Amino acid sequence: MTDYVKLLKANTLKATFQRINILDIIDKHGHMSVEDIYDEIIKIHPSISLATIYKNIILMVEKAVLVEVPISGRKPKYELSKNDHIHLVCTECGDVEDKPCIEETDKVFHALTDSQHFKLHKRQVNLYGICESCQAKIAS
Amino acid sequence: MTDYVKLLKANTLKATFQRINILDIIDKHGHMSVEDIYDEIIKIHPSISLATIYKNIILMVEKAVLVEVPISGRKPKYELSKNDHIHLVCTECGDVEDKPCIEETDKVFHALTDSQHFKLHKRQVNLYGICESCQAKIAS
DNA sequence: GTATTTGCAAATGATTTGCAGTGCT
DNA sequence: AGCACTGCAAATCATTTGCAAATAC
Repeated sequence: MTDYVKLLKANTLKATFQRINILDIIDKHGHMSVEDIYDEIIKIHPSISLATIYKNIILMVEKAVLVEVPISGRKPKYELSKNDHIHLVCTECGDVEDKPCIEETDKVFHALTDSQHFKLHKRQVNLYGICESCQAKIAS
Repeated sequence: MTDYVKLLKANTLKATFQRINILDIIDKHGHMSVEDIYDEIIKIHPSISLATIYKNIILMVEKAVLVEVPISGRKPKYELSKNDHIHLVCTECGDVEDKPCIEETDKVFHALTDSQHFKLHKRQVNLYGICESCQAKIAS
């Protein structure tokens, strides 16, 4: 388990119960919307306010502790900052799965932007399809 | 100029003045948010309602005439359906530029999903950085 | 002529804000 | 102790809905 207290302090954020739990829950589930987070955290901390979750997500995205994953036709989800990867997004259930990039991915992106006068910061790849479990449900 | 009337009718949508103009404006500008579209179209058709724009965008996305482009930290933009390409997104001004995929892009994505039991439908690549014109503004 | 679409105004839903009290360091 | 953070309630903003009148075909 990651040390969320250190992670927060390293980013000049106080290590509150609320923040630690937001991070923990996102980490356990991978990718969550604001409401998903609220629904989970309220089980542990029934008096937490939705506003607190919004405020903290905004802060933690600014500090790059979290990353926003925008998704076609849905509310954005949030994940912990981690190594480059792509997202497999299920258009049926909305679930997002991470997949590591292969070495070639990097080359391709650089090939695409180096020609351009474009200072590349961040890449975001979403591949939309139907996940195994939804395929099974549809078939049945 | 594309024939928007045909495009709409081919998708069982009536060719109204409002729809034709929404398509025309998106085509001219490339990528637009709902509000961007409204601000432009109101110049031509001052009595148009925002609700009409919302209703039509939803319909035209369903019919795949338009594509939603979700963008980190901003409202989504809409573009006309077109050949596969990637988006260069400026984190300063929010502008989106299209860039055609190179042949290798395709190979890489298939390499990434073929292993998976994942039925790939659509891909979405956003590369975030600072566009030439914003770099110039920052430098000065 | 009929079904669809529009524009309005109201309803809903999501996110943000201000502030008094609380908790981290 | 002091500043940052929380929770609440209210405010704001974005999007959706219902319906009567207008329009496309």
